[in-house]
Amino acid sequence: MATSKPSLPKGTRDFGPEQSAKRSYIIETIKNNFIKYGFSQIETPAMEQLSVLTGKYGDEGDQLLFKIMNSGDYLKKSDSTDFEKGSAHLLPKISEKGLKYDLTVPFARFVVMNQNDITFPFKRFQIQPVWRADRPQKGRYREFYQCDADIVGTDSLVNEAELTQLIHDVYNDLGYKGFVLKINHREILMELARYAGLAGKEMPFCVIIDKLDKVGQEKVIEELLAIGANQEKLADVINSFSTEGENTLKVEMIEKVIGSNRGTKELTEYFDFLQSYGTENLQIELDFSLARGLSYYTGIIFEVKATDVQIGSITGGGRYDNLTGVFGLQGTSGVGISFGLDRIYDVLEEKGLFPPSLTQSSDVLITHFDEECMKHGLGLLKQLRAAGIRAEMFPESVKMKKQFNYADKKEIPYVLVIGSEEIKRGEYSLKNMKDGSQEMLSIERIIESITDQK
RNA sequence: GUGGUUGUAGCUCAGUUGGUUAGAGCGCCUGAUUGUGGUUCAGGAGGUCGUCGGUUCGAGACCGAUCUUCCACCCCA
Repeated sequence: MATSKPSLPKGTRDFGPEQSAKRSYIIETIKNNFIKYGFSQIETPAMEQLSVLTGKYGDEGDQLLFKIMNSGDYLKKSDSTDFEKGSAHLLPKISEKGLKYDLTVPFARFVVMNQNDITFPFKRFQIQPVWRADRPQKGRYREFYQCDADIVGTDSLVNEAELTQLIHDVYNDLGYKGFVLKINHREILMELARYAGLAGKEMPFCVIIDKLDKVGQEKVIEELLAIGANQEKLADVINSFSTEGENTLKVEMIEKVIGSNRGTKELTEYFDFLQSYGTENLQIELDFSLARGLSYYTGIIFEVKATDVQIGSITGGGRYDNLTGVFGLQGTSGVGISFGLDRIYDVLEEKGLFPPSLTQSSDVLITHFDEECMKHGLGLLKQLRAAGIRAEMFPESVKMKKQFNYADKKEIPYVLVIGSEEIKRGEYSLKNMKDGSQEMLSIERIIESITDQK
């Protein structure tokens, strides 16, 4: 077989020991909080039936799905006429599976398939990779991890309040403060669209509105007029976006424009729950222009944006009233959030917020001069590990310099040296790699010494 | 998916209008130091110039395709 330069598929990455340790740190932080709030972990396959995935994320989303070709002779279900009719006709004949695009839709499938075993309300969390055939950029990968927590089987807005608190706990634990948590209600967007004379065009309205902070007011107004918005009414809508002040006041303001509705009622109730938490330090910004893309959201929606790093949204979520409906289970409402592990990593890295020395290394390295000393070392390894000390031995009797160099590179704080003299005395040289000091100690004293320093 | 951008040693990068044998710093290896790393000194290894094709007497440089990187759309974690 001809040799070739190895390479990775576009938008995928390897993670070395240091990166993996940092990723684990974020995952553990999020996971601990999920557990603290009463969520239970589940996992679903990397691949789903294409029929489960397609049509759930809009036309754009379908385009971004990674399809898996059928196994074996993948052309056997198709003929040349399928090929001539184009890719849309050919696709279902050669591909029946796809890589999952997010964790919410597979979760909805899970709920429907396991509805008889699940006790509602069901609180689950899930930390797994997802795949999107997007053009990669900074903070945008084709394979990335989502950390989701959802509650299904309850309409209570207490859940929204809980998730809000959870978001703050996670970022507090990670030591990141440069974020803003924005919220809105899908129903308010719908009402605003109708008010502006865009009944039936609510979704295009959302897409345009969502770009407000990016392209500016004038461009948004221009685009909305182009799809048929009423100029005067639109001015009221745009003005409502720039309302300043307390979130509860903003709700009152918007009610003056579009009247009381499900959105304003729910937001009022939600803010009331937050108040009852007794914590006043939550930074939440009600932003009527926040739209969020995923088409299945119907109630309150969340988005966490990094303000001091150019990376966009690092956490998103919201309520979906009827997600399981498409799989035949009606009337099951859910609300959830999704933390973007890879983007959070990029933020913590850029802001220098990772704790020092996350990489796991041994506490002590055993070095030796020859085969006999090495064998002797195996017994010591066992004793060290039994005492809870992370210990490893250099596996070859090479020059001391090389063995010490290894300890230095791996930042192992202690080196234990075994020579014939040491074996005779039953004491070993223990060198502290940080200050360079060294003394002869029995294995018991060595264990004490290292344990004290840990 | 549309438009642009990037690729030279393990890493960060030089490389003149196309012209002999493609360089530097850091890292790596060896020795000074045959029982000791991180400092110092001396020496050494390492490159199909992303890949394939084309133009040319001659290509790292020019042209085309392709892969990859980053960016703007689109969309999103």
